[in-house]
Amino acid sequence: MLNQQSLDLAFQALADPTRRAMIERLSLSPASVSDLARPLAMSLSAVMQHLAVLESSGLVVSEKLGRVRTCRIQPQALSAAHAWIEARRAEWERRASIAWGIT
Amino acid sequence: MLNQQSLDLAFQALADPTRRAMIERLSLSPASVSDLARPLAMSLSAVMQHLAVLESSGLVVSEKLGRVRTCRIQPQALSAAHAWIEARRAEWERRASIAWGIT
DNA sequence: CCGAAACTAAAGCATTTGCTTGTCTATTTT
DNA sequence: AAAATAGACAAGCAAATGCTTTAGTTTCGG
Repeated sequence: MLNQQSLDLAFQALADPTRRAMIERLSLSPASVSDLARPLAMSLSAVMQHLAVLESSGLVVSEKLGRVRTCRIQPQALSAAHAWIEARRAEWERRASIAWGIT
Repeated sequence: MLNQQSLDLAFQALADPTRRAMIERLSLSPASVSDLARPLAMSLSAVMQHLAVLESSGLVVSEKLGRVRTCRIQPQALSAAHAWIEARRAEWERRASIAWGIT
């Protein structure tokens, strides 16, 4: 259904460089919260709060085993954002080609 | 160069439903600030503040002629966001196909 | 010229965001 | 068992966000 709320959450999640770095890391392989935190210049707590944002947007899921929480990306959650951007570009191109007389 | 800052600004701009509505409107044709405001349930001032966000992200440009400011989208400004998402998906798929043994 | 239209600028305000620090609980490791 | 590791939970705080209202300025139509 591609509703507003899910786009809000996805774009909002992607708007922060720390969260994008976390997704970039997770696009290589799953990782623990500590793994995600290691290269970042902030507390583990802060990283867990970013993770919460990523999880509530559906971009990342995680699962705890023993004392380690393992996080992985949910690439299909990027589709809504991707589709929205593509739709705008497509509409713009359609309109542009009419303006150029290339019907 | 696709720097962090420009991605921040683009995704941040896209994270608000009002701003996405404005871009959707502008993907059909250029419009004045009042045109953009008409369907929105908020003051003209608020719409202009959203416009400022869109302009500072480069997604929209505008030009004033007489008393009317005409806004248009800059579809190439969506490319950075689009490319970032595609890159993550591509990386994930590369990794997934290795995991599946489909080298 | 006069009033409406289309912005523009600025101040104020409630909420959200992105951290911090401190405390606490499980789970491993030694 | 003791200590270290990995995370969870909460409170607090400064800054950013998304509005509002008020008070302009400039331009256009009659």
